[in-house]
Amino acid sequence: VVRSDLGVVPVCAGGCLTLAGIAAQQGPKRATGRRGRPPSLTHAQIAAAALKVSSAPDARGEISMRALARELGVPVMTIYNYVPNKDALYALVLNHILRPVRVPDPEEGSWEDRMRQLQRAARAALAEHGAVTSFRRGGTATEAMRLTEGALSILSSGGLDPEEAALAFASLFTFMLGQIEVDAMTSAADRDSVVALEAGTRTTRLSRDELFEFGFDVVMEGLKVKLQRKRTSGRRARQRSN
Amino acid sequence: VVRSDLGVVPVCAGGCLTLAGIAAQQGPKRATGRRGRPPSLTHAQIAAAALKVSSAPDARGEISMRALARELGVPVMTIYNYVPNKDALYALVLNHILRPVRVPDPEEGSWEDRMRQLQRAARAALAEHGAVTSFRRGGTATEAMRLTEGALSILSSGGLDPEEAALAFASLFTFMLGQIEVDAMTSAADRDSVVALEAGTRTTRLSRDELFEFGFDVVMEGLKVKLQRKRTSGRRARQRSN
DNA sequence: ACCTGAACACCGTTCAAGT
DNA sequence: ACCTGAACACCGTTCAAGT
Repeated sequence: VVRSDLGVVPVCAGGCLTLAGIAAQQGPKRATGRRGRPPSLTHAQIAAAALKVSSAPDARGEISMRALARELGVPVMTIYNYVPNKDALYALVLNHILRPVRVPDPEEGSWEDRMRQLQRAARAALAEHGAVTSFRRGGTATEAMRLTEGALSILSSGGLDPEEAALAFASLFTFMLGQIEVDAMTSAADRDSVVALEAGTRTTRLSRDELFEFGFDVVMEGLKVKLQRKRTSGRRARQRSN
Repeated sequence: VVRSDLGVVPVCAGGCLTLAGIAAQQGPKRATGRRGRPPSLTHAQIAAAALKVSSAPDARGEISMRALARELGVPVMTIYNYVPNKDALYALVLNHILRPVRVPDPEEGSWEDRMRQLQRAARAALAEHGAVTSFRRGGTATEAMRLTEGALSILSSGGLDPEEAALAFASLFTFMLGQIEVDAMTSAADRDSVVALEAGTRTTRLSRDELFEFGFDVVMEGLKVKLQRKRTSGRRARQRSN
């Protein structure tokens, strides 16, 4: 496992936290308490029900506490025993979606390949649940942090210094965010194609997946060019100062 | 003015429309009617009030009909004389924001420069009003369509064929969408920096603006590489078939 | 400890009635 | 033609009371 001691503090989904200071903290947190009535719901149950609610035809990817309670067959206020408010509910859902996404190990290919695998897996996990809007509201989900750290360690293993890694991560992250938005927009409209071409007689369509693969290549190739340029200009500056 | 006869049908903010089939249709549409009580509100007034409401500390960039009515000093139902529902309100606001954004003329620089100007202006206009969430709900705003057409004509004037232009547009659009999301996330949190680096002793910060400029370069350079590669592989394929 | 009914302060939108 | 009050079916969350 690559150690990530970049010390980079990325803002990934709204919070500003040092990566070091993040504890696991998942599941009902009174697991050690052992006293009182045992919980009747699991986080997994809640997340599954929430995803079902959010994908209802007229929900627009949103989750209402009351609809969630209905789905769970439980009074509304019961949910507040598991989650302090709606933002935390969105974070719970986001964590549930992202938990199965694996960060590839170093022996699984070049750093470019591993980065592509990671991004592809993360996007697939999010896109599977269509129009979930959990990102702006989800706050700083711990699973998102885990993937961020994974991405940074991949970039680090590719020989990027902390500043380069931060630039690269930010660009990849921004593109990913846009892709997720595109996914949500097109899945909300029940279409698969992002762009349709009508050149002369034939019509070509670009699907969301094709856009993702192409776009990932674009960002990756662009990064190589920009970082290469940054390095040579840095070297030149150093030569001048000698 | 460059004519855009690409025939490309981009999906820009949720709708799937042929660009040709879009009429201007703005302002109160009964401008020719002349009978009955004259309207007491203008679209500009409504948009301005909506933006004020959306930037209230606890609004999270959202607009409520009732808060908007309060701001306008008018009963709630009056708004429905100007807008059929909330989605249309968001579209009205989005149009208001995007209307001042100019598509650069061909003599204003290389196509790369003009594309950067266009993207920069669009992002600035959107970022100015911080956390407006109008994109997923705004549907197909006509001003967004105008800018899309402008972007396509710039790409076309750069010598890109329709398929290339569609790929390029989709990549640029996706990145822009992500950037807007980043802007909204960071402005909601009242921070300016997207990434903070703590390498050894000194801390470097990457602002949203810096991320935008860097990211635009990345996508642009990556596009050049990818399109170049596509062309040579296409030529090779043609040579093989001869 | 975990559960939950009632209540409060909100929503968007329909519908019928006003001028 | 434009305006609007009342009503309907929703929200998230607090608070006090249950076991």
